[in-house]
Amino acid sequence: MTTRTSTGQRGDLFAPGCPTRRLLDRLGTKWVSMVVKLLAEAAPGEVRFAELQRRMPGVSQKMLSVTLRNLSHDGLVARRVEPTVPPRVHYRLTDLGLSLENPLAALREWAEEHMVEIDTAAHRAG
Amino acid sequence: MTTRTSTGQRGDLFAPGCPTRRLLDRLGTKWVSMVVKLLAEAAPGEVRFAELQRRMPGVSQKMLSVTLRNLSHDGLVARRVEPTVPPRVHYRLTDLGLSLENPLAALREWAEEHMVEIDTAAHRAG
DNA sequence: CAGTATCCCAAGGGATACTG
DNA sequence: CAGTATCCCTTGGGATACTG
Repeated sequence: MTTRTSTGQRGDLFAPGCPTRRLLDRLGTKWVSMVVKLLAEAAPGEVRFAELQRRMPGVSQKMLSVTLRNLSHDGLVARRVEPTVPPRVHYRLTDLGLSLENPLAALREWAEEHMVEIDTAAHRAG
Repeated sequence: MTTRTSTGQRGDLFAPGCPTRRLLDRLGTKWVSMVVKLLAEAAPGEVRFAELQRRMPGVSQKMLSVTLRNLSHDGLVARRVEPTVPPRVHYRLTDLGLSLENPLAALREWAEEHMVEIDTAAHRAG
């Protein structure tokens, strides 16, 4: 399993440090996949906060802010503040973020191809 | 974005039906990636409930049960009950589940290669 | 404009006990 | 053995209001 990990060392309890699980934890939060996709489409260009919000119907200011902050914190997204008043903040994927786009796109394609089958199965089961 | 969806139709509020988001919702729950990986490694063979639990340190009976039930419900996992007493229940990935293994493995590889960089970035940021 | 702060609710998930 | 049922706590995330 290659459970070499930096934070959650096996031993204390069990292994919360499986990289895949940790990655999916991050990607699994509600707005991440959408933000990453929008930024990936714009890459290597940037997208402003307001533009992201406009293109993500239903997202609150708080959650968009939190999502972007987390992604920045993880080094997947870069923030650039234009020192005007009112300020404009631009976001883009870092190289690390871009490198994630590939496997993520594969997952997206799978989802778009097969979610119908999942829905069908789920519907049959009730 | 190909927002054609069966359940969450755009119109009422916004679009909660993005396939990728829905897929990540499912994969993002705590034990899914681990179960899928174990079943994928055993494919096309089966794995018993107790064996899964033994190989997933920390999982509770409840959560393993819930996880497997959800995956069955979605048509990713098949359940086979051996009519003995006490009963033995065997799980395996369906064809649909197996087809997910590919993109998921790509994501796993990315995670194992790059989680260190994420940790580094997160650590630098505090 | 791009946030942060506060409040609050619903869902995820752990512990424990019980059953076919 | 392989579950289900109950209880309870923690987290994700929405609504609203305020600030540099």
